[in-house]
Amino acid sequence: MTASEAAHAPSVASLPRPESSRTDEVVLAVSTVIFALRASEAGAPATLWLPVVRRIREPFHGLWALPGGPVQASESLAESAGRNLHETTSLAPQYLEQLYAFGTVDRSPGQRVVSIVYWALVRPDEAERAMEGENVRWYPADDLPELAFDHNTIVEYALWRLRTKMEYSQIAHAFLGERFTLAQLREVYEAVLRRPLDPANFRRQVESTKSIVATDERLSGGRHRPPRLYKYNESVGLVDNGPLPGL
Amino acid sequence: MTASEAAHAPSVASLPRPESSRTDEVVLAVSTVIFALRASEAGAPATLWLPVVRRIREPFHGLWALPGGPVQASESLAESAGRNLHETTSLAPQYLEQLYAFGTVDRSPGQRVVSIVYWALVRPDEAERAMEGENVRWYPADDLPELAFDHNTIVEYALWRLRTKMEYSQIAHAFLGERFTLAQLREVYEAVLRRPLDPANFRRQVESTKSIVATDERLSGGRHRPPRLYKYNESVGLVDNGPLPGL
DNA sequence: GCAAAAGTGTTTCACTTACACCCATGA
DNA sequence: TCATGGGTGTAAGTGAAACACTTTTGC
Repeated sequence: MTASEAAHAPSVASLPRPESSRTDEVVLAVSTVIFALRASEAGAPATLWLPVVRRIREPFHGLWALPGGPVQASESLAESAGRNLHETTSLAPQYLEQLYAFGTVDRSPGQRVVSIVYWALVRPDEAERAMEGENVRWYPADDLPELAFDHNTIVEYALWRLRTKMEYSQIAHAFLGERFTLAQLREVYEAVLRRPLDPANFRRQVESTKSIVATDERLSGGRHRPPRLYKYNESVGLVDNGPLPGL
Repeated sequence: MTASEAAHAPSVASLPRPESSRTDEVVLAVSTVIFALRASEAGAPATLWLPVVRRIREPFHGLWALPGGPVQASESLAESAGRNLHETTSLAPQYLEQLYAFGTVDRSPGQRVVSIVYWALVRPDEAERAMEGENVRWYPADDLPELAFDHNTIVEYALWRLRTKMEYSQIAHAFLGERFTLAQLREVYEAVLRRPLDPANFRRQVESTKSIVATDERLSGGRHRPPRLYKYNESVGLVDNGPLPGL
């Protein structure tokens, strides 16, 4: 499957459906909102970007849409989301969580589609590897073009969830690599929450969660005092998703 | 449709599906976890109860299950949940919200079923009207029998969500009628959170949210000083579900 | 009057916020 | 040595928790 074929939802012809003429047919699809942090040029604060894929058939032919596609009987919903986003963007997300099931009757012209949407966070080195081409393009999360279906609404909701979750969980780590400085971690928070944070208080807050562990190493090469490198404390989870084991 | 026929998920024969022999077939269903508060006898604290319906076919024939059924092409997911729970329990919930989409491959023997689960809160007077019979029965939420499919897990997750949401939203009001005393509201919190709350501090906390409005009336007939009756302040929503308009 | 819940006042404590200040390094 | 971000210290402010105390009713 090519990237653009995966542009999800009502890919009417994507499967042979002898019964597709029936009026009570409900199609089930999985889509994913993928977030990555991109450093703006010239020392400006980093911002959130996300990849969209071009639709190559009706409805909304030519428009950009979230990557996605039909669920296969042999894969779970999360597996479907993971497979699909890898096929379309060649990304392997650091974090993947179910967002919401969208199922109003009119969200896809001519066909009834229920989309179970996931959201994912990828690290910058992963995002580098993402292929960008004719059929895949990255946009700033809060400056998107018109997307197919209700995908603009979906991205808004995903952004709200990301920002909300940022305040009470440790998902920010999913944007970073193995080792990072506190300034880098703070930049992630500032980029997502869109407000400056006091470095001194930020340090104490994240240290109090025990979610990071100091290493012996320091990051040299900067213009000033070399900051200590930290790593994520594996023993504390990124989020508390309650009694559900995986996602 | 009768109550038991609605006992959701793999009701294999519930729709004529000429293609049901295909191996890539994925069935979409909607189920609902319905919570109501029941006063225990003898002044003991109230507890959470929920209705389950008996399955009348395989798999899990005879076991109790969450009310649910297939999604119709003409109704949204929330409408499907509302219709279904009304058909099976004759309840009209005060609050209805999507919980999660469950879609592991092995959750239903022999068939691939994806269940989008909602959770609902009903008021005590509503719960009275609920029919209880051969095929519908109420159980304490934390003392359930073995349920069909992964429904025990689903209830656990719904309970977690209810308790979590109780701490930062105003959903407790959905358990009460039009007018209520602060003691009644506090009893709801204590029942759901399973811990006693200081009446004085509780009063100040809920008053500070502006979610209630004092009325002139008082509740007489009690053994002691008659407490003031309050009503819910419509201008503040029960929860903040972000940019999504309805649910 | 007495018991008990309704309702008010007050102290304490933990935690956030703001910001002053010292430290260590590259240029 | 100086500019700058790394890192520590500390005082003010905010809000939750604990609990003493007053009020109002039924019996």
